[in-house]
Amino acid sequence: MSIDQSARRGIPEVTVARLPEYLRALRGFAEQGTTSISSEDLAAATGVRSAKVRKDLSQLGSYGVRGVGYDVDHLAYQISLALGQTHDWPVAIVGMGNLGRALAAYRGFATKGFRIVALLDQNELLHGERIAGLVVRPVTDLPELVLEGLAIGVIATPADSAQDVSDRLVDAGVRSILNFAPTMLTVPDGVVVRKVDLSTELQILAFHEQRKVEPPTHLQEARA
Amino acid sequence: MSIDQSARRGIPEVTVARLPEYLRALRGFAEQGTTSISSEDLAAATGVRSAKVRKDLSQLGSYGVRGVGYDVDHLAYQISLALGQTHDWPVAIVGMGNLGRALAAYRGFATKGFRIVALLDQNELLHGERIAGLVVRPVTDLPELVLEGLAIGVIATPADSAQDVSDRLVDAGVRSILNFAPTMLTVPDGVVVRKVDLSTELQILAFHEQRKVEPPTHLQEARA
DNA sequence: ACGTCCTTGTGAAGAGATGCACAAAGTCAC
DNA sequence: GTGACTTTGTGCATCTCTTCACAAGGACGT
Ligand SMILES: NC(=O)c1ccc[n+]([C@@H]2O[C@H](COP(=O)([O-])OP(=O)(O)OC[C@H]3O[C@@H](n4cnc5c(N)ncnc54)[C@H](O)[C@@H]3O)[C@@H](O)[C@H]2O)c1
Ligand SMILES: NC(=O)c1ccc[n+]([C@@H]2O[C@H](COP(=O)([O-])OP(=O)(O)OC[C@H]3O[C@@H](n4cnc5c(N)ncnc54)[C@H](O)[C@@H]3O)[C@@H](O)[C@H]2O)c1
Repeated sequence: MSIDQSARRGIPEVTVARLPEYLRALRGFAEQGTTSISSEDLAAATGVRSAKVRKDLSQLGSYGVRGVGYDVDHLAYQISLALGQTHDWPVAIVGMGNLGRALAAYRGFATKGFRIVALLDQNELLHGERIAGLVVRPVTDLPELVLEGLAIGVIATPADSAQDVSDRLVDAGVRSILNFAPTMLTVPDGVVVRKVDLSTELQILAFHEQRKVEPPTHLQEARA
Repeated sequence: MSIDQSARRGIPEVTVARLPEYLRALRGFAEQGTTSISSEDLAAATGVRSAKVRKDLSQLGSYGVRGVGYDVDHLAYQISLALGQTHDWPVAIVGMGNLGRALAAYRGFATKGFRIVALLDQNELLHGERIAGLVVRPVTDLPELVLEGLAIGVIATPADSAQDVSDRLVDAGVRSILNFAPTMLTVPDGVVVRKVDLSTELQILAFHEQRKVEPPTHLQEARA
């Protein structure tokens, strides 16, 4: 209520989470030569309802043309603008184990506006090793990296070390963290953490799987 | 409102997504010898509000004791029951590239009630190779694996192949899929798909990062 | 047995997200 | 220029999730 319509600048988090999906779909359409697209088409391509698509897109501004649809290229441009893809974001990965190496080798980030600029590990035996064209460096290099523009840190260390690594990232000045360790991180205000937890995802699947097996003797209520 | 509270069997999706978190925290408390815990403590350990914790837990039943709190072991047991962790779930990983190998090598799934029973790849050159103690097999083995109890499939192939792999999983009888490929999957009713998209996570971080850099001082438009 | 103290479990209010349905606004054919 | 047609943008109703706030329930000391 009283905390007013500065909502103008505040795109809902759920919408933000869907924007990359729209963007990906748009790139696909652009690739196959489609120049104009309706909210219905975009909805079909991303698996959401067209009304939601329109409401989401209207958060960015009025970039559609009634009776016609959206210009694929222009809409893609506006979304990437909203997402901050105006330039590449430098990313550092901390923890060069199984997962860290897979991430380092992944070529898909580059096309989404991210550049992996550093691979860090505590283990001195790894320092100097080349992985995917980058040399593994000590975690103490973080402050230097931040001065060079590092903005996003990825934590791929064991859970025990995750809070420590997080603290180092924050101390160095990183304010956006993607955490793969299955643990909750405590960070100061202003730092955004997102967590990817594969075990949790599997557990959610197991929940639904179990529900299917166990016949719903009670009222129907077969989940959505 | 009047929509029944046969909630008994219909746990809200958001709640399900938090249960693994609670469970992990409880295991931690149990490990350090704590036998009883309040919703406030659990809230602190998982980063949610205590009221939410209580409402979530009340979905499972009344396992707390007023004035005292919850018995750590019993609550953990009830949550794992709700999540279907009564037995190990067999999991197959399809696509033995960078990511698939990291997943196969990950030891953390075992403790959460999952057992990786098969590694599959289309590439014949990989067939027979041992990874993390398992032999890589052709995707055509899927029907056989389902007969042996396979319930959950993980897709770690390139995006191009993801829909094809998904179809094969579904045809073979798998009804729970975890998808790492950055693409939308189309599946029949009754099949549950969860998607983990690392690029999307980074894009969301970039969105917030950009917002921080761009000072909110100019009240009007950077966009419209 | 009784009173005090503590924490749960939950109605009810508040926020937020989704879906509906349609007026508004444009294109295009003629 | 006009009318038929298409699709956006959005007000409103609905549904879902969160937060508040407190009565109910139980433990424990005396
Ligand atoms: N591998 C997977 O598929 C997978 C799946 C789900 C979750 N995870 C999680 O991802 C994280 C990493 O998994 P992994 O399999 O790559 O582990 P790993 O043990 O293979 O690698 C961990 C790496 O982190 C480094 N490290 C440890 N402490 C550090 C510190 N304080 N600072 C810097 N580096 C440090 C180690 O030297 C090691 O190289 C874990 O938290 C794990 O639970 C991994
Ligand atoms: N590596 C990462 O860190 C990372 C990060 C984000 C997303 N991803 C996504 O995960 C997926 C896998 O990534 P990756 O780096 O491991 O790729 P990769 O190219 O290293 O491995 C892909 C594997 O899948 C196999 N494959 C291809 N088509 C198949 C089919 N139809 N059936 C069975 N197997 C098939 C290939 O033989 C190969 O072994 C991709 O979709 C990628 O976008 C990976």
